[in-house]
Amino acid sequence: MAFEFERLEKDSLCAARLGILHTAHGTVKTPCFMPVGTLGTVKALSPDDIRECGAEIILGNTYHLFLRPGHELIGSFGGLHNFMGWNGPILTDSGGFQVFSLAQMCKIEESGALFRSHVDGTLHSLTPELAISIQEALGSDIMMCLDVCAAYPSGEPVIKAALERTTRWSKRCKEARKREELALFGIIQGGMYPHLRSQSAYELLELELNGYAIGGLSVGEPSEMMYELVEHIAPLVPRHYPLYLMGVGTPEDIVECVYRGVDMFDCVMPSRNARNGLLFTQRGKLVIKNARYADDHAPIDQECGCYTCRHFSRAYLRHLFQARELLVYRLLTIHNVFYYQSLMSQIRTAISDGNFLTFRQEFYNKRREI
RNA sequence: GUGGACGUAGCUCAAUGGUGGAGCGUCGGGUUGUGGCCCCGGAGGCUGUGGGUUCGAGCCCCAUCGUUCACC
Repeated sequence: MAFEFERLEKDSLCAARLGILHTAHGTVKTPCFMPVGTLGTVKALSPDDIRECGAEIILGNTYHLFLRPGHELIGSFGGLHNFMGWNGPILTDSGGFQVFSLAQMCKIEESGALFRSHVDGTLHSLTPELAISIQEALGSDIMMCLDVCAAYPSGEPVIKAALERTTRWSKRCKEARKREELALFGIIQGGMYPHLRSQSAYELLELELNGYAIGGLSVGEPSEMMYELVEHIAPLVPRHYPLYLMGVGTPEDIVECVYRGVDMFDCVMPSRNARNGLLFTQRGKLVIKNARYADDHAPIDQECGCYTCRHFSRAYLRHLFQARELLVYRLLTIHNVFYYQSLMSQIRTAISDGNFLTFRQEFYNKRREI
């Protein structure tokens, strides 16, 4: 089945909207949040856990899976879905950001990115063609074009060169693509310069890809700057394309960017913060390792319906965390991923009911009640 | 019983006779296209006890208590 983005409703007072992604492995209601499963696992969760948290699609990483265990191996298992036992949709990051952020040595040339593996130091060259070849071997439902992510802050010439190379690489990705049933998204670059973001969007739109992402944000810039850029970029992308904001973000970021027209998000925040003892609740953050919870009989969040909140006290979870018991990583991750999915569900309901602005206001009011 | 070694932060240990520190733990903060990692900060000490020498003692001397090893 070919990829399709079905548009449903749009809020009349802002850019927030509802949709459905149709992929080779099922459908995804948007706005959606994709838990990050870098190495073929959302850390600490089984596929059943992920599903029970409400997630419909997860993210995998080209860069990481290429280095370990290798895309040929995963391909021999029939792709990442079979390999990891997840039969829902998967989106894979292209590796551009990881090369930029993780690799010990990275040299970007026109042919591709030359880098040293952070695992064993071996030298690799990631070209646009290889990025597609890897993602097709993984059988990703939504593949991302290899992009060039410049550091923040960077000057205009550097950003312009990065976005123009991203355009050329995206063209090569499209030409290298063999499996048409797998969607291919382009990544809009351009740093913090609105006119360069416009240039990037126009160039990539000419390629008529299946969807578009905003890359190069949440790299250290202030939130307000990110919101302004999203507000600038979203209207540039015709609304029959799904719009994906990469690597974002906090619950506040998500509400603000849905408000500005974003359909898809991914972020390590719910899963990584869970492993570091930071939990999300409707009333704000809760640090389970704090001594104040040592004798607390209440669940993490009274209003949460996740498995963890239905069965365990803060005191027990804190004890497990202090003792570094393995179970705690699963229980806390379940809570945070459930929280994010619950947030997305509430957002969709609000848009469907035509009162997203009211929802947004209540979202902030609840946080002030603490 | 005799001889030796050692007593310093909650734990393991540093510190030429000259302002007592570190790691871990603990407490608090951070984490945005993932290394369960990591980073930042705080609290915590009459240096076993009592004397002595010295301008000055965690350090040198004596006694005492405790731990530990070796030998009767």
